Amino acid sequence: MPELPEVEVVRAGLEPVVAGARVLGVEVIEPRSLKRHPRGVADFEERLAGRRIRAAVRRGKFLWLPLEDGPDEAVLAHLGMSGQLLLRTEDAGVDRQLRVRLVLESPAFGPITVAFVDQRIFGSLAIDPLVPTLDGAPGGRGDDDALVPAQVAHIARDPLDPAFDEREFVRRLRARRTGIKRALLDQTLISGIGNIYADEALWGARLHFDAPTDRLSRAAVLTLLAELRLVLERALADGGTSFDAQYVNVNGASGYFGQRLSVYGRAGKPCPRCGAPIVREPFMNRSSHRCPVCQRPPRRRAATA
DNA sequence: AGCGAGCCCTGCGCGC
DNA sequence: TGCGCGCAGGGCTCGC
Repeated sequence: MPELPEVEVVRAGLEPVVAGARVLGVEVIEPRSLKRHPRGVADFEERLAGRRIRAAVRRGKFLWLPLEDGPDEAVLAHLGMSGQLLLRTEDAGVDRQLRVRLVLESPAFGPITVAFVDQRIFGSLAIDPLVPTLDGAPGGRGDDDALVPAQVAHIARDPLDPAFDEREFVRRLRARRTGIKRALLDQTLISGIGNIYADEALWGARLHFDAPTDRLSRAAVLTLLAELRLVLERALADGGTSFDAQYVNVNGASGYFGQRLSVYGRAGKPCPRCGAPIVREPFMNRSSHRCPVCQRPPRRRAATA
């Protein structure tokens, strides 16, 4: 479900509450929600109890809470398709799909619970060791330390990260021999982008999802990058995209960017630019949405002789 | 290197 | 009203 803007909304909501908070208790209701923590439920609970949380950090769609009072490690969270992190005061009703609960004592907010709620259980929590970043820059947004969880080390920086290396991105993208949308969804090349924002940015840049990466000009890649940043920033300013109660911020509130989408989920409706009906097409076991006029299919590559 | 398929899951809305 | 089907914001692994 959540892509960069939605995860950032969650990070920003957690930050003031969890920074400096002490973990008083941990309850794992659904062990499958720890699939990123291979050492098991008991290890997760013991490792966390009594620790102090320093910050809330995000890179791409990954979120983590660095821990003090012990080894360099962090609570790692990936929300998958349907995960939520919700702040709950006291036990005001148990959330329906509550999987894991962290009970905290927050310096700013007093006793508070972070509830990991996840319908499909594609998301996961873990305690993961922190390792140095390769470029020496901060691991992600929300912390100055040049550390990332080991499971995030292979994830590229996202386009809103000040340390995102534009030249290197352009070079690596153009060295690929694949379709542009496939490349945008590859979190080891650029992170934070999922099905919604890939479709939106490609529409903004007038590119077809199958446009070959090795035939894009540098200028075209920079235009696409600008569109990506624009759509991610706008969505973030709107509190993210919600189609239903599945994506919400830490207080359970929906975002409003869904009302501003140009192509995603708008099959049959007019392209905001030219009025042609948006089409939905199967793509990688999912769907792609595009304007058939503004985003023409690429010319087929000439057969190599 | 890149790609398709399959896997991990639950629940909603739709058509019959 | 009930049932089956298709669909959903992701990521990882495997075999070709």
